[in-house]
Amino acid sequence: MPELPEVEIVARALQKVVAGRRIVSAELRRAKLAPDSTAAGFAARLRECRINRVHRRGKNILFDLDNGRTLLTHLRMSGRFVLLSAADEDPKFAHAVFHLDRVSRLVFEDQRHFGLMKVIKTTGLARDASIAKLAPEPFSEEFSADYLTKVLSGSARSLKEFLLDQTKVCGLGNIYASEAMFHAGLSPRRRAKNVPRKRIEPLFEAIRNVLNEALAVGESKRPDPVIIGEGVYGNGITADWAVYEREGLPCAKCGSAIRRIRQGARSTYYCARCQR
DNA sequence: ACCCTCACCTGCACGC
DNA sequence: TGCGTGCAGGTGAGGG
Repeated sequence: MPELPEVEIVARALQKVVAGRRIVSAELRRAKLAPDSTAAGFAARLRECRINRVHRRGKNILFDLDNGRTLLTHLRMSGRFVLLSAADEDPKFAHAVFHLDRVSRLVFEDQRHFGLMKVIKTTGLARDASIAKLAPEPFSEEFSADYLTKVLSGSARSLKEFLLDQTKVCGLGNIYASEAMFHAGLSPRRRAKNVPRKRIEPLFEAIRNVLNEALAVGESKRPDPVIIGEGVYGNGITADWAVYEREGLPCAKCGSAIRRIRQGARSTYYCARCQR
């Protein structure tokens, strides 16, 4: 379920709690979680190593290990990491288990089975298919109004679908795409290439603002995020959205009813009066 | 190169 | 109570 802010919060929590610790052994319990590995290969490449650092690229969470490899993970819709003590039972959908030093284990659970993992060489990380094609990070210098102008101009898709394309803009998902368009006053139905030049700067600002605000909310809710037995969460940033899941409710700016439409088989929420 | 639809799963809220 | 339907914060594969 997570978008960039949620993934960032999880990566920060994991960095705090598992960076520096050893993976004694790893179990791949659902083969399709890591389709490029066998269970034996997964275990072999992750046993007896130290986690140097946990970080994020797009919506991927990366565990850099001291054996020259990186564990690349994606939570997709329902993936979560949970840190458990020896006495805790595994959750129902425990698809990978990392036994750490100091008697605890990090469990990847995923009700919907969409999550993905793979183990790659750290030196090849930037060239890995799932990383290489991602758009620049939204808070990097490379991501700018000029960059947005360039990529918008090449796309005939709706602005909403464009914003969900991680190769154009990375980090937005279904919630923050709707929210950003609302704050920019842009209609989700407008073609990306038809966003007027003057309105690109406000869109750029809105993208950064919605992500920043969600990050701030996430951080404030989880100041000391990880307690053994209580878990490391993947979701739970619930803010007061301006439009998301507000179909039929009044727009905060003009009072007219928020609409829900389907775009690319997903819901988009918007104010038809404020967003043109 | 782009664009569209479908597929991958379980579970929950809803209406009959 | 059960059963069908639609929906859920993501993305890749495979078609045109």
